[in-house]
Amino acid sequence: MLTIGQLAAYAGVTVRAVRHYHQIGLLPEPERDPSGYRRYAATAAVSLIKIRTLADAGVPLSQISRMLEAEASAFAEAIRTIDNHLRDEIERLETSRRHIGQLTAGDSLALPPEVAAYLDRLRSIGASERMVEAERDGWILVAARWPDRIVEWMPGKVAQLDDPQVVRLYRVLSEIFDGDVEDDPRLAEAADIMACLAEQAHAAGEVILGEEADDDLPHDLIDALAVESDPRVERLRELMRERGWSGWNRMERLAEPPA
Amino acid sequence: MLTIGQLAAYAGVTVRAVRHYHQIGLLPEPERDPSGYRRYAATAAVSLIKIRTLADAGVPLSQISRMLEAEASAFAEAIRTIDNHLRDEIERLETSRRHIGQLTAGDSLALPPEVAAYLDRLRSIGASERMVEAERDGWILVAARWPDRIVEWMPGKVAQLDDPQVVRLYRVLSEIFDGDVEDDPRLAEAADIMACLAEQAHAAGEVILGEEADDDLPHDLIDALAVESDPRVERLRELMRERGWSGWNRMERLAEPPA
DNA sequence: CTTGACCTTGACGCTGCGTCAACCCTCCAT
DNA sequence: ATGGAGGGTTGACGCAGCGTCAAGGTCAAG
Repeated sequence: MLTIGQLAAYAGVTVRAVRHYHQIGLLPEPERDPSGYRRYAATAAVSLIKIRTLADAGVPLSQISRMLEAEASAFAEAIRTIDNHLRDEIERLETSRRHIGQLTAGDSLALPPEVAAYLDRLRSIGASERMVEAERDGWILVAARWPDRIVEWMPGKVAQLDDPQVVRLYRVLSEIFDGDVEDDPRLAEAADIMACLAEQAHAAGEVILGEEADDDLPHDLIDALAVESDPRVERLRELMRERGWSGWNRMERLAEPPA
Repeated sequence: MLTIGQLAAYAGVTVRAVRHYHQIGLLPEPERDPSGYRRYAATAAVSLIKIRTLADAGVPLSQISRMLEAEASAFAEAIRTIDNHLRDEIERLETSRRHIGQLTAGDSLALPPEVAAYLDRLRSIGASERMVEAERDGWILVAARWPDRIVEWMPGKVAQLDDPQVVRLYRVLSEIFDGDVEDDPRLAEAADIMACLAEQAHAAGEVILGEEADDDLPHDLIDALAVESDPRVERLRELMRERGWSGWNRMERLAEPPA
């Protein structure tokens, strides 16, 4: 006959845990000896260890009690579910490990090389330093949130720069934002190009839009970053609305052209 | 400028979590707009994602705030510590996975093959079915608690059965417990053999005793199991005490022989 | 003007115990 | 027999990290 302390030691748990399991009805209360002490048979150790094995696997105690009352087939099924959870959890921790590694790699200075290459490419087609910095800030945000998927996206972005229209757009925007003229006439040209690009994208990729709501977040994020208090940005949005498009990075056709 | 909901969505956390981080001072409160809404700059998303990355790695929030205030070197050091924790945690989950697998393999019927072989060996040297069952129950307990280490112990147990004295002991004990005589004279013979074995073990393995307190638990466990209300067991303990030994499975020499 | 989707603060709930407090039992050495 | 160490007993509060009402105020769209 075991005391609660011995039982706990054998099972490798604390006395408090055993009492807790009694309280919630997970482990049946044993007989008491004349002085009121709980007295356990050795089989209680097996039950207790079974409980701990499941609890260590991350199974909530409430579910453990249901499992112990279940039949063998249901129990085996539950075990399989738990095993899958464990597998997922291990995978989660492994990606988490990779992510914290990137965290130390220089706060936010060290962007993935793919992004750095993209920024270099931007510079080489004539984008201003200011423009490149703005892009970099945006990609830092994106890289922070989707460190794994960003690699998938860069090839597309780099490919876009083969389009002469896109190159022209970046140059015009660079000129606009490098000066300090608020109502630059080139804003209209930029808006024209953007509308044209939006038109093309709209015609080609209607299907692509239907992917996932998740995929829209990056664009919204860049949107929000861009609108950081510059009247020229506001003016550009206005010009786009005139041309029948709302949004900034991810355009949407407006219902009908404003009067 | 982002609302709290947008920020939360971008960072992949809940609104409640963001407010919680404000409450505990982990994330600085932003300016409010005229209506009292919190308004975030895009950089807040980076801070928030950094926090989540660490929190997902299992770092307590209180420690995260200290980390964010720390210098680069201390930060990098902390990251390394976290990485180690993650590695350990992954390993823990992997062993946990193995253990729950064993749980489903037939409750407690499927002992490790090494133990099954040992029990067969016991049977073949003439131990009674009842004796073998008692041993099996004991090893079920041990296997539940130390599923990995039990494999290390079995070879020693099997080797013991090569000792003719041990074989004799098992046979005598089998005879004693197979009948229902309470004061079997063969109890004395059993006690003699056990005392002799204890003497040998004491002489040979004094050093081994100094291993770890942890290693004593299995023996204590078997002890506790054995003393499950049989007067013959009590009698045997008494006879052993007379011969200067206490305990059952793991013997200790008493200070001086009782009068 | 309403409706629905946001935002605000405040407060309680949840898990799985750790950690007092205040007291009782048992055993061992003196 | 006596005292102290080292068990045991119940009861209660504390902790992290939010989830989840409650009871409102705000904003954009129809």
